Amino acid sequence: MIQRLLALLKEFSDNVIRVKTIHARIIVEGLYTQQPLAHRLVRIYSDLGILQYARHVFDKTSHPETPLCNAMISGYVRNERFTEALDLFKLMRSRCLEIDSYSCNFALKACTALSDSQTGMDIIKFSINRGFRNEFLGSSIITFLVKLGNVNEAREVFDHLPERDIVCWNAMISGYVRAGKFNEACDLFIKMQRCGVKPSPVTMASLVQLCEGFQSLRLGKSVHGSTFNRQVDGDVRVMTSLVNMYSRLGDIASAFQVFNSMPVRNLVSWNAMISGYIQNGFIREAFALFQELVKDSCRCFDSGTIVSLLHACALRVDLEGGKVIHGCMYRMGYELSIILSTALVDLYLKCNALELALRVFDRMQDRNVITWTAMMVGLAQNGRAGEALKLFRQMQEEGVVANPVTLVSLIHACTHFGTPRKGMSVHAHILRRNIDFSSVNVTALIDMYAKCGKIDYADRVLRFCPVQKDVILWNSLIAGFGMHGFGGRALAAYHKMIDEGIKPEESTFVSVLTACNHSGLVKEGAELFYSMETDHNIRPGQKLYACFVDLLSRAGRLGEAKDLIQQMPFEPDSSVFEALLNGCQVHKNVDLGVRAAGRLLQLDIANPGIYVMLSNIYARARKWDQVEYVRGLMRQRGLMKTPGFSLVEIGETVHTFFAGNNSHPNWPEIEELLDTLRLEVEALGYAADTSCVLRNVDEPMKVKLLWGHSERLAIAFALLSTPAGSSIRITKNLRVCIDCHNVTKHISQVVKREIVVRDANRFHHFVNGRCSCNDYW
DNA sequence: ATAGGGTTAG
Repeated sequence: MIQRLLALLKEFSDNVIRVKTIHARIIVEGLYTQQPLAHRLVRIYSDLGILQYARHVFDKTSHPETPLCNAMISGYVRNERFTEALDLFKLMRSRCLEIDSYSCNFALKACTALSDSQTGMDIIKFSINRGFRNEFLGSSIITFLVKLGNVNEAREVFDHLPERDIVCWNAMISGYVRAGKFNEACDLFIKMQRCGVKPSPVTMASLVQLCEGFQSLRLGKSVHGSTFNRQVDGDVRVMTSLVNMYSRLGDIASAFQVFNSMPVRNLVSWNAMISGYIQNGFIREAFALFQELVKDSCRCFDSGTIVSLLHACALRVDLEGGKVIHGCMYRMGYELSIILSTALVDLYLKCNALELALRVFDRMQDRNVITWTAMMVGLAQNGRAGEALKLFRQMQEEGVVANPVTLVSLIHACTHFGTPRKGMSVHAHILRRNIDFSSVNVTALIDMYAKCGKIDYADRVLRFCPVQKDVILWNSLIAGFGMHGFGGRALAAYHKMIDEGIKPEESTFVSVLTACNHSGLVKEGAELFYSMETDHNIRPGQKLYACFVDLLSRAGRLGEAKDLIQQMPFEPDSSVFEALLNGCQVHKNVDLGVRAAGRLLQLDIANPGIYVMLSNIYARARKWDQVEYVRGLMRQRGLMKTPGFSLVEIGETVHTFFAGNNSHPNWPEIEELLDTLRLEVEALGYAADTSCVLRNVDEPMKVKLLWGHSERLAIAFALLSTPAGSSIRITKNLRVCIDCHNVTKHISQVVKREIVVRDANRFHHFVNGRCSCNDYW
């Protein structure tokens, strides 16, 4: 009877309905106590992906023995249900069932997938104690250690293995490749051949990855060539790694060519091609390929497919698509996978669905550094940097160790505070923990200090960090100087960089030119612009032309700017015309301004900024009916001007002020203080410059409007709420007007305080009635 | 009664 049922199961193992019928007979006959039958069923159901049935059979068996438990564990692992696999393994131990090397092997695989180092190390110790030393476990241990980042320990294990077959060699070689130790990988490959072990297809796959590691398309192509005349030709694994190599090195056409010529494809190859498309920006092609994949119902998709699709939705900021995939994940039980839930959290964050992201994050049972980092970045980008830092503390309490990406993200989050205090504590953390300063870390620090108003700290970080200085690092310092109105120091830094033999990039010139711009260094900027092509062989692109047009037109050289645009070797984009339009606004050139605005509106009709600048130009020329006409157009097209506001942080709360808004609870005091200040600065010789009030009202009204600007309200409130002598920091979303700049300068003298105003463009730094940037406008 | 190497997250 049992033999007959077993034979039937074997024969119909891929037919769900027949299997269920046989299953029903087993129940009726009460044969679950016969473990070979239960074992077969568990195996079949998990191969079919119906894990709840497999588990049902398992639970109905009164005293499951080791083979049955092993089948169940391997079923879980093969279906990527790693947590459940480990739970079962723990159950075996607590019931004192015999644990063999097979159980250990699968449990270890689960630990590798979950990055569960503690359980994994326990299992390794356990299996050494029991004397399990076969090459199966050996290669799994190597893979596990590599995944945790302990390549050297893995090598130790490798060297002490009593038997080493080709799989062990492969595990070790690919381990070196994954750890970025490419030379070691090469050495080991040579040693393997010396030992008389012939490379297998998987060895070739690792070699292909090695070429990717060396970033060498040429090398990759020659390895590709060498796969034709071996027995590895057409191997799925080799060809899949070729697809990966080509798409990561940017040669998507070759990647597709390989994919297309594959005699056999599996899910991994489909996933590789889909994610290759996504990484190269071909999102539509990726989704088309996915549709082709699921069209054929026997080829279902797996977690790898879902990761790529989540990534694609994140790139497209496609919240609805993401929710559909989330539903799929839920049904397939994939929510338990760290990788998938992390990708999901990331997706929700990129779509600004903070609450959804937090809900997934809170529900996760296992979270690793990447999960925590993704969550912190998301919070910071949504303006909740304080919570991001709290999360950092919580992460450390849970014993998760920060990595370089975490630190960079954290430093980046601190730039959102506008004050360097929190950023300094992260800096201190790096110093305390003796973490290596990578140039990426240092760049983030420089950027943070510059954006938090401490340009001198940024300078000092660069000077005293023993780190290889690259272009990006210099760029951030140059940009920092520019932001603070120190055009001269930006230029000096640029020349120092050239002296140190670093090749500038286009972005370097953007930073230097912007710095010249903020300080009115027209001659120096022009020299640099023209030296780009002659001295450094860099052709200026859109961005640079925009910078240079900005520099010329802000200096009033509108004719030159116009000529430059006409001589451009390619069609100018909107940023170039925007720069010109802005110059026309400052220098009251109505004709050119109207023409620039016309070109801009052809390119982007829904940009409110263009309408605002155009109406400002008309207002400066006192053409009030035209002003009304432009404003009417805006209303008609449903466009809104971005309202200007200023922020000031007092203690833990941020106070927001809008122009002319008197709804703040402390309004009476603010108004009174502003009146006193006005008298005092006027005594120092300040006279209102009403040219920036672009409204058709009389002079006293213009002055009244100026004194209602949001930055003045914020400054007055800050003066009232902070101790005498302390410095004041204001952040404004738009640009500060010339009169506010001047009045703040005088205020800094009257109240004897340092005042730092950060606007959309740069920092205004006032102390003792002086400004650090020679008042260039 | 049975296994290991190639892909996918910040």
